[in-house]
Amino acid sequence: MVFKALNDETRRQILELLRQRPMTAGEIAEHFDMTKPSISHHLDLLNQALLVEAERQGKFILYSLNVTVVDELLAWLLKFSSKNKKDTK
Amino acid sequence: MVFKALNDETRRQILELLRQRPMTAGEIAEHFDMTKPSISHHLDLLNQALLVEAERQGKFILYSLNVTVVDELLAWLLKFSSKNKKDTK
DNA sequence: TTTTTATTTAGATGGTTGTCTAATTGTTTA
DNA sequence: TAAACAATTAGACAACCATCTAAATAAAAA
Repeated sequence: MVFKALNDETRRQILELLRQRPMTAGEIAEHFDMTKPSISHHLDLLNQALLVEAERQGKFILYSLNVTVVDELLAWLLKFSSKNKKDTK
Repeated sequence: MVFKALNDETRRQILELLRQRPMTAGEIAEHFDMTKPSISHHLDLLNQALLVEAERQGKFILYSLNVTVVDELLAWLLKFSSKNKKDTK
């Protein structure tokens, strides 16, 4: 699920945006040359992958980054990394 | 390209296999309930993403892991990680 | 309560992906 | 050189994906 979510340039850019601060769906959509339903769909996929969290605040829905899944992915990737050599002695 | 390559369970399992040692295409294919052309296709995608390298050895083609792209991906992911907080003070 | 604003959901469409079978390429062995 | 072996390439097809427009939901404002 997280790999699927990351396999799209728009979604990766959304994550970069949210790295700065939480934003509403509309605010996020302003950064892209794409309709709001499309952005909404991307946010849904990011949410399903637990990479972002959504919280309704009155009329708006505020999206923010959730780093716990990133940490899990990092742990998986470290298995393949050159920085994981146990036999460096 | 690397995200696309990682967005498939079979390809991720191939990487896990190659983590142990380099293997020939046929040897890799034996681990999966799938035709050899399909595995060949997955190896091609992994190769395009520079996650594996291919070297012909006579009748066989030996595949091995290439960790440099993994390191680049790790660096990108670290931006989002909780292990990257600069303001821990 | 009616209207406006913010966002999502539904449905359609063109493009991409994973898998298969059949054919092809490259190498070794007889 | 012909036959056998290892692997890839080509072509087809169903399933999935990103995007769009139109409609629906939810909350606030008038």
